[in-house]
Parts: sequence; C-alpha cells; structure tokens
Amino acid sequence: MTEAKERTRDRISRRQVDKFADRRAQLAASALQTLAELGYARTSLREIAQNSEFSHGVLHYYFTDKVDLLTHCVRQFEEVCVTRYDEIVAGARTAADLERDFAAAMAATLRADAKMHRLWYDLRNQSLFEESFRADVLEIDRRREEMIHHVVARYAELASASAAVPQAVAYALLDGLFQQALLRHLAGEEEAAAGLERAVPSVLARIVSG
Amino acid sequence: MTEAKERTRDRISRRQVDKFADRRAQLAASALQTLAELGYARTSLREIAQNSEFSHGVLHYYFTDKVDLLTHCVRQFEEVCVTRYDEIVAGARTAADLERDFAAAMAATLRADAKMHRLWYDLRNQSLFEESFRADVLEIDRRREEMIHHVVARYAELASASAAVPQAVAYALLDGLFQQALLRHLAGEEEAAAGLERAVPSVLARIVSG
DNA sequence: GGGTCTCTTGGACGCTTGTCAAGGAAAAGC
DNA sequence: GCTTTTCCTTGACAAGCGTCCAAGAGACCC
Repeated sequence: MTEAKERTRDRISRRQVDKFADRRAQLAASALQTLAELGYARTSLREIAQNSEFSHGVLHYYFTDKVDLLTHCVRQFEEVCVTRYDEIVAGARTAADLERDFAAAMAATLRADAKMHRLWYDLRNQSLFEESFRADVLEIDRRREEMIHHVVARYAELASASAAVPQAVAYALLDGLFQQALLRHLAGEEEAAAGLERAVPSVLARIVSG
Repeated sequence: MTEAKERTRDRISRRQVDKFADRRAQLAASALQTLAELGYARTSLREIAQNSEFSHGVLHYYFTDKVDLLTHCVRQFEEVCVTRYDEIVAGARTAADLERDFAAAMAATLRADAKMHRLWYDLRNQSLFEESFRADVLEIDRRREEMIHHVVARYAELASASAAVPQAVAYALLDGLFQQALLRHLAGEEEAAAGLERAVPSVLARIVSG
C-alpha cells in the first residue's frame, strides 16, 4: 500500500469517526432537550428520537444501550455547565464589580436555563441511586466546585481578604442558594431570580473574611 | 334509630375509617421504604407490594392510583422529616452547646438516614417536573425552613446577636451543605459526616452577626 | 453504473408497567 | 349459623419500554 493510499484511508476513516461523533453529539443534544423537558424518570428512547429528526432505531446504531447514551449526555452536559462565570471573573476590576456581576449572572442563568438546571439536579440525584453515572456526575460536581472557587478566590483577592471556608463549603452554600431559587422560580414565584441576586452578594461577603 | 344505635354505628364507622387509614399508612410506609431503596424512577407498584405483606392488587383498594399513593407518601414523609432538631434547640444552654449539638445531630442523621434523605431530594426534584406533588413538597420545604429558622433564631439569641440573612437564605445554605455531604457520604467518602460536622458551626456563626 | 459499505427505517420480540375486574377469604352483623 | 360486607388475591388487559434485526436507502469507490 502506498503512502498516498494510507493517507487517504486515514483521512476517510477520520472523517467517518468525526461524522460518527458528530451524530452522537447531535442525538445526545436531542436527548438532553428531552430530559430537560420530561425529567429522567419519564424520558424514553422513543421520546428522544421523536425530539430528533431520526427514528428510534438509530439510537442503537450510535449507542450500545440506554446507559451509554445517558452517560454520553452527562459528559456532554458538562461542557455547557462549567465555563459560565469565567469571563466575569476575568473582567471584574473591583470586589464590588465581581459581586454584582456574579449575582446578576446567576440570576440570569436561573431565568434563562431553568430547565437545564433542574435536569442537572435530577441527574445528580439519580446518581445517588444508580451507580452508572456516578463517576461522571461527581466529576462535573468537582468542576462546578472549582468554578465557584475561582469566583470566590478572585473575590477575596480583590477584597484584600482570604476565603474563610474550604472551597467545598463555599460551593455547597452557593449551590444550595441557587437550588432553592430554582425551586421557587419553577414554582412560579416571579421574584425568585431577583431574590437570588440580592442574596448572593451578602453570602459572598460572608464566606470571605477580611 | 335510638341514640345508642347511632353511637354504635358511629363507633364502628370510625373504627373502619381508622382501620382504613392505618392500612393506608402501612402501605405508604412500604412504599417509602421501596422509594428510598430504588428511587422514584424505578419504583413500581408491584415492587412496593413485594416490600409489604400484601399483593399488588390491594394498592388499588386503598389508593385510587399511583399518584394518590405517592402523594400520601410525601405527606407521611413530612412527619418524620420535620421535628428533628426541636429537642436540641430546647436543651441548649449556650450558643456553643447549640452549635455543637446541632452539627452533631446533622452528622448523625446523615449517617443513619442517608437513604431517606436521598429520597427527599429525589421527590423534591421530581416536583420540578410533575405538578402533582409540587404543593406538598413546597409545604414540606417550608416546614424544613422553619425548623432551621428555629435553630438559627435560638442560636442568635444565645449568642446575643441577630440573624444576618433572611431565614430562607439560612435554610438554603444549610440545606446545600447537607446535600453536598450526602452526595459524598453516598459516594463512599468516609469522612463526609465528619466534614459536615466540622463545617456547620462555622457556617452557623457566619449567618448571625454579632 | 454496478457493487460495497454506511446509515436509517420500521416493525417485531419479550418484558414490565398501571389499571381493573372477578372471585375467594375473612370478618361483622343479626 | 347464615348473610352481608369488607378485604385481599389472582389473573388479565392495553400500553409502553429497551432491544434487536431484516431490509431498504443512500453514499462512495473502482
């Protein structure tokens, strides 16, 4: 076999691999949309297929089984989840800036992505019952914790203070705050996001000591 | 009809009502046990019946349908959930007492009732997708908030300080802390409860200003 | 343009689910 | 003790599930 042929074959097989991966991603996106709408408990493969442009049989061409699909979904979800506050941290010039912008960003994502967030909590909870996703879920949670840590650390730096609680605790507190706001928001309480935006700065101030 | 007869009939009908309610409670208890074990998504009526001493058909004698049963479960769950820290609040003589005992109690219930707690979070999350339980779930959450408020208010009183955040925020923070500890505990992390016990006092101190 | 390989469809399977009804067992009433 | 009422079991049902497969459609190479 000539080198040219080998290169060609590589290119083709790479293209196939990419196409395969792309379709997997596309189907996983449809699955995530369905999950966000119906929740884990009521999401079926047929329902997922119906939210895509394919028929239900194709799912078993791209995924070995349901767990494989859902695991892929969780991993794909991660990328959306985890880079949300980076630019805010980078852009803030003062502690007051960061406080305000971070609170506003949390409120904004609560309003805009409520269904995705409820899916996240659903999947995280599911991992308490099913071993299959647990590793991936914990990995995402770890990254979320890091994401919050960046905010808190930068905030402390700008405020010439230092974090007063471990980063795991800081994450737990802010996540609890957000989850409670999500609960209210999805229950129809109009002021839920505004309440979150008001609460975040005071909490942020309290978890750094200066 | 004589008065005696009326009294007798009342007594009998009351006894029947009580018996009916008792069996409903008994079946709901089996359902809760099953839910705590399998999670909402994988709990079926047949599975519930198998965890009781009856066959699956009886569930439709005591409950009109699955939603009726699960709603009853949620309500029944409430009573277990909500009185947990009352005696600690009553017994504490100093702020340091309360801090220590409350943290210890949280760690203890995390260790002892982890499966019940994961069920609670599962049901609360489910209510974000299904309207049916939402009202009951929100009511329980409101009571949990009050429960936490009692602790915080008493703590502030003993410390001659005042609560520095709204009670909804205090609840959100402590619940977030607990949930994160539950996550770690059920993932097999041995020190999760100990970590919670260590974190609670510092958080408690920070949400009252003195 | 015929043949090969990739991709997709739609139907079939075995199983589980919630629901229901017919009938037996047990208890209550007289 | 017989009848009536209450309670419980068993088996059936339609629907939905995850999974698999035969076969067609389409892309691609020579």
